Amino acid sequence: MTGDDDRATSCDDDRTTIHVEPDPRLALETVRSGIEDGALVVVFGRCRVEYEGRAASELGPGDRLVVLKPDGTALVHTDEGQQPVNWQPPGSSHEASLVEGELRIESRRESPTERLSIRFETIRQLSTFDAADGSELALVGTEADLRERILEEPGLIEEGFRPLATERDTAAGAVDVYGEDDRGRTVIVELKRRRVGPDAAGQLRRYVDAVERELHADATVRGILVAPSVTDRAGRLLERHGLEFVALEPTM
Amino acid sequence: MTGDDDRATSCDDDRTTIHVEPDPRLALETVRSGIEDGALVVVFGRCRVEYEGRAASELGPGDRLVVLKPDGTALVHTDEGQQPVNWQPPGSSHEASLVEGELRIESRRESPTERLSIRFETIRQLSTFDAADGSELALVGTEADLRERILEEPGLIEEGFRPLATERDTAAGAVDVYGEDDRGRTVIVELKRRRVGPDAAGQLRRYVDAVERELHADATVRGILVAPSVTDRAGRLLERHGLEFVALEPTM
DNA sequence: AAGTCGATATCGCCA
DNA sequence: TGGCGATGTCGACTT
Repeated sequence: MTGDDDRATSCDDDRTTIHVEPDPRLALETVRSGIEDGALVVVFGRCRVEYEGRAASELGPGDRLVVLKPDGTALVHTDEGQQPVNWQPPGSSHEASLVEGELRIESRRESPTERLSIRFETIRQLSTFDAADGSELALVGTEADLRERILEEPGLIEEGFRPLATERDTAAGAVDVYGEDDRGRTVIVELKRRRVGPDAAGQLRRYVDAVERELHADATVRGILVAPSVTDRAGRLLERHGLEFVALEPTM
Repeated sequence: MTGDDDRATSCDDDRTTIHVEPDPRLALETVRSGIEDGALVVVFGRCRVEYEGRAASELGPGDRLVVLKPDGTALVHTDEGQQPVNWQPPGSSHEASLVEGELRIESRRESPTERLSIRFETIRQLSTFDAADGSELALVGTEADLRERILEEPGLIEEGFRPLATERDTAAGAVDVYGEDDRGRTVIVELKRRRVGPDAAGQLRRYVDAVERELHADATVRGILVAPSVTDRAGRLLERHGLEFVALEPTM
């Protein structure tokens, strides 16, 4: 059973189950057991998919990879694209059944009510895995890293800038970095880890407006957008509203 | 070879290859062939992952499902979450190699330069699939559907509303629906398929500002946000800037 | 290639 | 649970 041309159809041990072209009855049993046991269930085959919930969709027949996770996630992947063509978020409940002799996998959740239904014409392969992942992702180069960089070296914003608070609350939301310049004027800093468009300029504008209303009307509030770069349109928006830009990247 | 307790280790036909706990050399050969042939490659095993590009990340050992797509997509899925813990977008180039006797899969792309490296301590299963998907997703309930609904029945916005253009260009971007009310005043409509926050109010505000500057200064420009509902803060933002809200949902 | 914005966005944090 | 904003957002469309 080790040759390249073998026609293996089944394998089952403590941690892994595999079936090649299983009949629907065996597939049903295996998927049900996998869901029950908290396994990662992976099915590849020709299927149709329906979704109804926040929106509604229909997907005709095609070969797809379906993944059911023990946390209630369901993914339907085609041979293209990073995003699944259909999915169900974590917290959903998966259920398998036979409909007209075909395997159907349904995943539901409430609030909002959503239903995903996958029906297999053919099953080329079905696997279940007992998966254990003890490691956490360590990511650098985020907006939080940019903030730390500025707090450690406030002069990167400008000579004499003094940070007073992070996530300072305003009527418009929490300001990334709140401080004052060398002349005692209030400074609102909005951080972006990458090149920004008009939305970020609008966000900074809302914060500055809110703080200006909050302080006495004659106070000068400066708004500084800190990002690697800005688009033309965002730059004009900043200029129009008296906001400033400082080019800076997150450390990595 | 059909019993549940069989110990199959290999299967290979025209459209599918499967190996259970393959040795690294066989795994290398299979992954390389799969990439070369434009197959969907699926690996489950204990691995470590490194990423460097727009940001940088490290992920320690754990059981994960790795998917390589023929369009250059790479996905690393843990047993939790809808999103992959690491990934590479479509257009990347996958490459397999042996490093210190272990299978390593690397995926790279340029512009921006990004590199994803996956190294397997153990491989529990390795499959390649010849996948064909002829169907397109048909989705309803999007913002485009909401726009169609309004164009067919403009009175949903208000009595006497007349749409004149969609995606009308302004200095601030394209307005969803541009029209006028029963008194001939310009109306800017911004559509959202779901409950909106401050960002959408800011977006509408930018469009109205731009059109007011574009038209003669004394022209009255109304801004209407159309969505199922608004948050408190967004509602206050609309009110403060003289913008209006109409509750409406996309059809499904 | 870059800009802009939608998305069944998802995710994490915090009230 | 809802609000809010970040994301290695992705993806589609336009310039």
